[in-house]
Amino acid sequence: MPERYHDEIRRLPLFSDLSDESFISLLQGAYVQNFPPQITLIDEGDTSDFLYILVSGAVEMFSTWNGRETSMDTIRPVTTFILAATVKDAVYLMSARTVEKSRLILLPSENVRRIFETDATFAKCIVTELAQGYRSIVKTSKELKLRTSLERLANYLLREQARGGGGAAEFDLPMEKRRLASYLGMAPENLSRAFKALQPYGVEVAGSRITINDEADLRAFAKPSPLIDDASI
Amino acid sequence: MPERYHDEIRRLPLFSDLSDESFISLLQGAYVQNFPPQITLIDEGDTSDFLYILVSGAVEMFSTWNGRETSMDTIRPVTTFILAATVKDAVYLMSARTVEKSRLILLPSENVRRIFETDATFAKCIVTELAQGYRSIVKTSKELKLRTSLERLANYLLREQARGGGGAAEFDLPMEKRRLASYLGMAPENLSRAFKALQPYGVEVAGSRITINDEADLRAFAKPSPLIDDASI
DNA sequence: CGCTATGTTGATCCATATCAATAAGTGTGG
DNA sequence: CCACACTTATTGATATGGATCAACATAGCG
Repeated sequence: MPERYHDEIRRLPLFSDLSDESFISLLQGAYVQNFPPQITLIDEGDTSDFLYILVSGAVEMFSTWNGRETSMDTIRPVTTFILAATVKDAVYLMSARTVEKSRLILLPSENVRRIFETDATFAKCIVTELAQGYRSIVKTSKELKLRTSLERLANYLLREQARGGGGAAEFDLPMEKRRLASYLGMAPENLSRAFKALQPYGVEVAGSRITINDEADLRAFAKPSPLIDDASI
Repeated sequence: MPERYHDEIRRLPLFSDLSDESFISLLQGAYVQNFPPQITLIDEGDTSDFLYILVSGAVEMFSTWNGRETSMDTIRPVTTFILAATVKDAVYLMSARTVEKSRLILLPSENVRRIFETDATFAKCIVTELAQGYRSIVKTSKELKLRTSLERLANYLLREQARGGGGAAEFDLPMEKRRLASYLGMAPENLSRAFKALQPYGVEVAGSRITINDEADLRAFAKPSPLIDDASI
């Protein structure tokens, strides 16, 4: 694996506290690979052979059952994914595909489990990462069960405005609307109508460009809660 | 804390590999407490002061937003809960209440974090526990998004038959129907109707007593998948 | 420039929630 | 141990959120 990636991986919270020795050992047999869009990286049910690190591009986590499919999450650089399956040496519960041209690092799961066994620091970092992931999906579950699809969209827009839009009134949706619909648990047609239904609250849509004219008004409708919408807790 | 509980706690996967020294240290300031039914143990949003271990009884994890409430999980002995909040020293994302007379052990979160920092074995056990919890809620999320309420009920019955019923055709629901409805993400009235809708597949209901007359038939409808329904992976 | 996938809009259908009334449990105190 | 009160469960009627189907518009992309 090219040296130029070392620093980037090193900077991830999961690896930052690792000893040099463990870090080198972890990278044995790792490799970097580029993928075009729409390539399936992981099929749910397969055994966990690699821990993935997304270096550039975007990856969608999704699941299927009985001919239906739902988008579970969209991964942005630089992030690891499917850590839980790796440390448990269990099958993947979600599938993954690239949504755009992406560069990924593949760490042999075997390495991760070996270093995890021998390096206490690494174990602690994994705990932090897993706890974060756990709490993140708890919030998603709460949102799914407690909010209507319109409320989910309104809160999503507020979160995305803060996260990707830097708080500005205008920002771009970071994914296709059909995938956003699936992520929010609704049909694509419904998302179109939901956007219209938010017009009275000052939401304007032009393609993927969103304008929130009156954030206070939208917040009054969305009623965001830190215990669902705050990514940092 | 009475010595008689030591063995029971020790037997939990989370603590079984702990050194005696760490274990003693962990129990400093811990105490055992009995609670009547319907007592709120945890309010979501509060800071994590204790790691809870349920010794007997049952505890419901639930969440609220905007005047609505949903049941997230029901904890059965002997299990710890809210581990993620404890290790992250973060606020609780879910509330907890007893559903029946329950006995709990309260371990100061401070202890858990201290031992976690110093005892590599404990860190590894926490990883396993968190990874398990993470995968468990991923399955729940998949089920919520991919299945209708009738399908969720059918699969729930099959899981419960295997788990609590030991595979027998007859078994008792382990909770009130209103709570089951909330857990499955439906209104109580809908659960009643859903039970009726499963009659053609051989499901009989008498109070909390469930009889599955033709498991193959019910399975053909429910289409259980290990990637959603198998608790052991 | 035209093909194909995505997005929008309208019409309709279906699943599920809500409202209302009754029935059945469950627990409590006399 | 029974009677009352209160909660939970069921059933029916209705409303509604959201899905589906179909037609069309639009936008990417080769």
